Amino acid sequence: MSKPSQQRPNTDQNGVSVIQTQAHSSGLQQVPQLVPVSPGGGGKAISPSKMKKTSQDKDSEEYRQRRERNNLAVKKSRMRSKQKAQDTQQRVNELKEENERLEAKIKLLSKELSVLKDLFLEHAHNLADNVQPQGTEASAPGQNNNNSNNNNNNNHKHP
Amino acid sequence: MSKPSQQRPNTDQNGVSVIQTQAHSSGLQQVPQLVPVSPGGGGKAISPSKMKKTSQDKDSEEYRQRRERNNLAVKKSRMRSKQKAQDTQQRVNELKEENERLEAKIKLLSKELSVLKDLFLEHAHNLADNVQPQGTEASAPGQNNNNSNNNNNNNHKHP
DNA sequence: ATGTATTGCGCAATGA
DNA sequence: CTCATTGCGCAATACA
Repeated sequence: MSKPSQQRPNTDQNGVSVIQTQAHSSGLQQVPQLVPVSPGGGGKAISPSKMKKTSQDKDSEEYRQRRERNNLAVKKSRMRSKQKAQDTQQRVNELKEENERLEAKIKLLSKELSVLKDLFLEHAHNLADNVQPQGTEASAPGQNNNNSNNNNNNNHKHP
Repeated sequence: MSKPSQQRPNTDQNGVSVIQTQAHSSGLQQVPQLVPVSPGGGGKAISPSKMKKTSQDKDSEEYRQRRERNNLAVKKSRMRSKQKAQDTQQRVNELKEENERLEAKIKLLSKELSVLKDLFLEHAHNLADNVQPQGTEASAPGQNNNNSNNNNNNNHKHP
């Protein structure tokens, strides 16, 4: 359904200073002292006065909640993605197997076909020999309807 | 007014405030100012001696270098991973196609085979009729070898 | 305008 | 020790 859309928003142009509050396994935990990058894109120094907004930004229950939700979503998404990949891989294996089977079958059928054809030819020869040892091409006795398949069979079997 | 520590609901574990400056390709050069945030975070003062280690930890050219290397490696790895997944997907498609082809071939061969068989039977019948008008059922001259295919072909041709 | 889903990216732990 | 892989969180988008 969703094909990766290639909208490549280059996050390059804007030298946005992102402050990441991350306290991993390290017991470190610090409040992000926010770096006020003006949103408008204008590189202006930030006034140290209204930091409240900023601080509220991260502290806000709202924010925290949203983050958590997103983290959850991310986790889910990734799980699915991984699963999908796995499934795909498995599909490859199945298809491979199937392919082998089909090829084997083809081989078998081909063999059968060739045998039958040979038999057929042999018969024809026998008949010709019996009826007209010297005839080059004799019509078979009775109504010999000619089933003409355009089969170019070059099977030479010499028993 | 100050919000020193943040509460972490449950799945929380971070706290490192890292200021990230995306001043790579961009001509922007914002020195990645580490935000060491007041160490006092929760009142756990760390020995100044150890802190040095910490601060050096991040500041160290060594660290930064390692990080960058790792980031590169990560990027590479992910790229490869993605590529692999893509390849796998493509393989699925190819295999699918091949499968179809094989199946078509099988169908064709089967058909041919059935035609030949019919021809054979017909011949046998004709022979029987000519040679033994009263014969009930004569065994076919050919050796019907193993045919483990359950081909149910009921072709009745009556000209 | 709001909520989830994807995606790129960095960090850290771990594997080889 | 260096590089590769993996889980995780953040933020920007893409979708609905």
